[in-house]
Amino acid sequence: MSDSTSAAFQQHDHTHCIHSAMQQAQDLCQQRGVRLTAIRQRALELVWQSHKPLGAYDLLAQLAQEGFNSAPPTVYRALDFLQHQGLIHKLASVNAYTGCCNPGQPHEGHFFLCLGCHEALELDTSTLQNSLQASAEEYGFKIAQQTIEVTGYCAQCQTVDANNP
Amino acid sequence: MSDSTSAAFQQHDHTHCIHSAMQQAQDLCQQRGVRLTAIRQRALELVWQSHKPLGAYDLLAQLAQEGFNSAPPTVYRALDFLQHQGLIHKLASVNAYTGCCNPGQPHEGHFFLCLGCHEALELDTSTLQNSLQASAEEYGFKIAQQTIEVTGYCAQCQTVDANNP
DNA sequence: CATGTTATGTTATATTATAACAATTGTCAA
DNA sequence: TTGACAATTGTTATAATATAACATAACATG
Repeated sequence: MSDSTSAAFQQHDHTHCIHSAMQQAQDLCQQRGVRLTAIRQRALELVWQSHKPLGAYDLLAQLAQEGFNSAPPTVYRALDFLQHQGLIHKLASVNAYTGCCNPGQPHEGHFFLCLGCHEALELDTSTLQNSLQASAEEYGFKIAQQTIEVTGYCAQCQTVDANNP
Repeated sequence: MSDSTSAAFQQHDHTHCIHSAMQQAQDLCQQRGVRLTAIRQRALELVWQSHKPLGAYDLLAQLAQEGFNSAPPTVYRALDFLQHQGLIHKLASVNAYTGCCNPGQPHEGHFFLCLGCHEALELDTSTLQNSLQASAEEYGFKIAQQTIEVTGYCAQCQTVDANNP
């Protein structure tokens, strides 16, 4: 797993996350023969600004500030493209988007979402995957897509909350 | 687990699901000293019409047909109440609501959602719960709420799809 | 029955997302 | 290099989901 995955809830050099994500995105798009156009690239960078999931209209506002065309369809198209390429995940429970930490190998996003700092931690939990798969087989269910979003409080925010009750 | 839980993807007497759900709802509300008013009761019945999650505005339309006041706030208030009482779950990935199969004991909803018949199967998977809990502890994360919605195809729809490709 | 609380009614609006069609840009073979 | 097709972006409008804010009504209880 990439460094950025385990970093979300911790102090870390986030410029490294961004740089690494953009580099991977460029490589993957080139390999696949798809175009990481200016607006798609900038959208991805903005989603990667932090580990806090970004809403479509927040993204729109930021793109607008930078002079990009930013009507809703523009933004949703960029987000769709990035999702299809596995570069970002949509978090349905909060209607927001977050950078994928491991776009190289296709996978489903499993997340812890902190209610304090609003950061998203992408898990890489084969045990969770296995549990789900076992349940699916029990029911003869064929899994297509997974939405696994668990809210709560990260270690840091539990401490903060204890101090500011 | 109640009968209705395992029944979702199977032929079953659905009137039994509905009747059982309404009875439990009445009992629980009485125990808790909260009021299952006419509109809340009818909203719950309508959500329980089938195992297909129901959208807020679909519910609104049905309530309107029956002469209930049905401006959006009315419907969302009823849904909020039912959620707080654990009588229904919201499925964030499809913006719809489904009856809870086991409202007696508070729990998080874990669902398989069939892309063919659109039914929702509520799981009762302690193994999944345990996997999540283990991950959470690893990161020092304190779980508050879970959104676990896995789409795919139920056994029946896999067969149907094979016949109608 | 007066009073506070809970629930509902009502109007307006916020937030999230897509449809439909036009214009532009990129690609690649002839 | 140009013409034609495909992919991308622009533009306008609107759909779908959800909440804010305040008024009225129903209920519970001293």
